[in-house]
Amino acid sequence: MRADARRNRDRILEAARDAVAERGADAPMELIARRAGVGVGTLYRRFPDRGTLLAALAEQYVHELMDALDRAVAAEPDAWAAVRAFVVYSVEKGRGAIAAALAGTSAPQARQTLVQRLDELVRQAQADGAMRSDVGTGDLMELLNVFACHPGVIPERFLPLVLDGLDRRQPRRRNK
Amino acid sequence: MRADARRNRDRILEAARDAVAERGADAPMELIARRAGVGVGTLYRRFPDRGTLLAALAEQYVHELMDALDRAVAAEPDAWAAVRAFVVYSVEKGRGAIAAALAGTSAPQARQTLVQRLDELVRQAQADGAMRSDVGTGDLMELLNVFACHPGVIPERFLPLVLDGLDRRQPRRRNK
DNA sequence: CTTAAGCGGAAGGTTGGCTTCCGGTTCTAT
DNA sequence: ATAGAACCGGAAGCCAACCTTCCGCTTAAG
Repeated sequence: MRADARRNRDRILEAARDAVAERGADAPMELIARRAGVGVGTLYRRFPDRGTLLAALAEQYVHELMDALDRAVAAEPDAWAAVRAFVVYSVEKGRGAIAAALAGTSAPQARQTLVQRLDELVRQAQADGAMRSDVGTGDLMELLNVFACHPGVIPERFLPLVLDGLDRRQPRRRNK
Repeated sequence: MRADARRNRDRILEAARDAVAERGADAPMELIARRAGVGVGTLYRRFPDRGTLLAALAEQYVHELMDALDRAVAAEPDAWAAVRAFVVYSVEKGRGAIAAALAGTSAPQARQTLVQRLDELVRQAQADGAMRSDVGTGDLMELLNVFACHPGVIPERFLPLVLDGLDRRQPRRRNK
């Protein structure tokens, strides 16, 4: 693969990430190309169809999250603290609707590994009594998607709130 | 206004609500018409353009929320309980992306009244020490939008969690 | 029974995005 | 340095989806 070709490939992926973040999974191919500083032709040569492009994006995204998880675990001795750190990072990193847009397409095996590892951590945090136990790993992933879909005010205002909601203490029935 | 005309108008509004909920603010006019069991012509005669239709929808929606608020206040003596009840109702009622889709279009004065009344309630709940005070009414409305955008698993799983997060006790810094 | 209000949906027009294709350009191996 | 394979850009053609208008037929209502 020629050097310029590789460079373009990377640029395209980056541009696609931004575009998908802002405009959803069906962001115009031409927009992606222009942002990458590349012609549509180039885009199509590298990724024959939108599906291929999205799949590449998904794989990259999952890998990034995986790295983030590793880092969080390394940095935080406490399981619950690691979960928090991972969620915070993911929300900041997961620009726009990427996660949601890719939820279906997402590379199955990589994603599964990610979920599996996160699950261990969550169970640990719950076993420690630090995290409420009526919310599972699947819920957590879902939560990340929601945040990813609402960039801007939502994450900054509500992330702490939700994290507090996830914290310790069993849920108590309040009404009735 | 002829009886059949009125009936059709109502049906259209209902169909539009569903369609917008599922497909967003730019749901095809023809889809709306067909669901209402009506020809496109009828739809256009009643609502000359999409904007008019959306405005009508928004107004109706805001009125519903206002009623809900009144009911919540009447039923619950405690301010914080009323806020909770209102939020729960809104999330259940606010099908799909209606709220978000209409956020911009929304009838200004009615919306303002709604926000104003909710604000009183929120302040009361906060003054009672029952609701955390670093989240305002605006945030609450935003929250409703987010929930409205993610029908299905999100509301049911996360609403209690978020409500717990809103509850009492000042936020405490946890990390660092 | 009359008639004005109302109705349906085909048709025409517009927009916006997808893909292909090919003449020109740039790497890179020798 | 240079040949030639790989690569590039973007104009052009195609298509699908949607909007909106229009008019002959239907029906409520007095």
